[in-house]
Amino acid sequence: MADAGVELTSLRSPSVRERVLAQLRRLIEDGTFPPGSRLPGERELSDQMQVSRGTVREAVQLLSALGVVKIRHGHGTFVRRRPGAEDVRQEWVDWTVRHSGHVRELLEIRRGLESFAAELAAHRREDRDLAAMEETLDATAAAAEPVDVPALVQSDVGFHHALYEATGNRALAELLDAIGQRLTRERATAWDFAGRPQRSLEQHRAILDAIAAGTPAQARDAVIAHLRSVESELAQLGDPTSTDVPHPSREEG
Amino acid sequence: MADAGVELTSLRSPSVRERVLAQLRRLIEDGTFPPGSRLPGERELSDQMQVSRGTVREAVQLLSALGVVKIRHGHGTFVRRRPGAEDVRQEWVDWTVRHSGHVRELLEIRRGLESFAAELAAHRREDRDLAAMEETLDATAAAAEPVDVPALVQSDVGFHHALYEATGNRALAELLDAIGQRLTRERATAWDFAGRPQRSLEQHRAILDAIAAGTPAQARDAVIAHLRSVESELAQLGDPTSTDVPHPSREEG
DNA sequence: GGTTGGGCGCTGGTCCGACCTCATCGTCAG
DNA sequence: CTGACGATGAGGTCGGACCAGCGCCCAACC
Repeated sequence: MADAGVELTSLRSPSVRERVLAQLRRLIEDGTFPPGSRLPGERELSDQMQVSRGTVREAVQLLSALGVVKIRHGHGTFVRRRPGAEDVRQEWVDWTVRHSGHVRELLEIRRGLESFAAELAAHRREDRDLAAMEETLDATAAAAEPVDVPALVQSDVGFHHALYEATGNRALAELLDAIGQRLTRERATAWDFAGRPQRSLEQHRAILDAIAAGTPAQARDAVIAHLRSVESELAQLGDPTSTDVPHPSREEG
Repeated sequence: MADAGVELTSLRSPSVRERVLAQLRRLIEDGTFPPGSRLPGERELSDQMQVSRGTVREAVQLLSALGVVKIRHGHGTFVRRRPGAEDVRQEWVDWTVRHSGHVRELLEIRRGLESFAAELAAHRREDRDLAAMEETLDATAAAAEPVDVPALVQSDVGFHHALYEATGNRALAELLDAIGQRLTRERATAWDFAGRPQRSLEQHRAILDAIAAGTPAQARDAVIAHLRSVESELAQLGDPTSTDVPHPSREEG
């Protein structure tokens, strides 16, 4: 090949697997393989794409892990109906929650500390704190319909941070922020649960109202209720029923 | 097969890939392959696990997609260094150091967190936890008359640590220990206040009784009362390192 | 005729062993 | 002392074989 190195567009040219992956994604997204349809067999794909079947398999497996595609042994590989669920978050929670009590412990600490923070906030909140929290509620509402996960995460982080600030305890705010950062993945997945945006909106409202009213006990209870509901949904997403490693969660799209 | 259908267990046995995946996860989780370490090569893994390299590859690729592991072509596969249980301790120590001058804030956080710990302990305490706390009471009593400050400090630290352990939340215990370490000076001076040993003894007794009785609300109140009394005495002794807290909390719900 | 069983063909799952590419490191010439 | 370079060993790709589920169709049977 005397291509004279004109193809400089791709230094570090993507690996074969990456190219196969990208191609499959494109074909799925542009409707060549519409939701519910069956993909060509791995052998046919490897033949048409001029790559080995093993490479095709790795790409398809990845698509499966991403939730884009559903593999049925002996039957074929099918495009999932729920389009563009290109996220591994589900898998992540599954693994993190199940194999590490660590996250669980952090969630518990957050619950204890944040409920305390709510009490403090109910004592010391300033108007600007209340205003900051109020703003995030608007942002959450705006991001809830249609669902915009990144925006939801942002507004959620904003609300909790505003609450922390309202305690007037810098060290406490910093600690809670640090804990929240460690739970980034979990906070993102939580929104996958049906109706979570609405519930968070209502629960945040309840917290804010209690803080604004200056009723520490109610603020505390509201925070505990909020965090408990989120935690229970996370636990459900992570399928806490099996402690060992039997078989992968068979989910349907 | 003339097995007569007796062996009905394990139909739907997990696929080989799933088993490899689970195994790798377990080995990473339990510290056999700590963060930053290099995994055995794919060939070695396939050899040790008695599965083909291709299968190992699919599992490793999935771990890579999940972000558990980082693959470096030509170099090896490495466990991703991510916020894990080991780093938490250090992060919290750093945090306490950053706020080591903000004694009031730390005391407040300790109060909020330790009262929560008492609730947890009332739920989950084991006999050995209660025994450990009981021991420290004896030690405190022994060191109270005549007053032996180092011994008092030691038994006091022991009591609170035993309480933390009783929560069954390792991370919480480490956090509270870290905070306690930052308050070493205060914990030493507190004993200067007249009658402190006796009061601590009584208050610790009340906390222990509430935890032993399994009454979270009482345990919480007892801890708050104890810490508040210590804090107020510290304030009277003239705490030299007060900082930017607007105003101390007056009551709680 | 309707049901049932089994064979067949297709699909994904697993295995093997060879070769390629890449990153690192020790060695050796300059 | 320094830089080039090959040895080494890691992941990446290949292809071709066989195993294991699943659906379908047809033949045998009630």
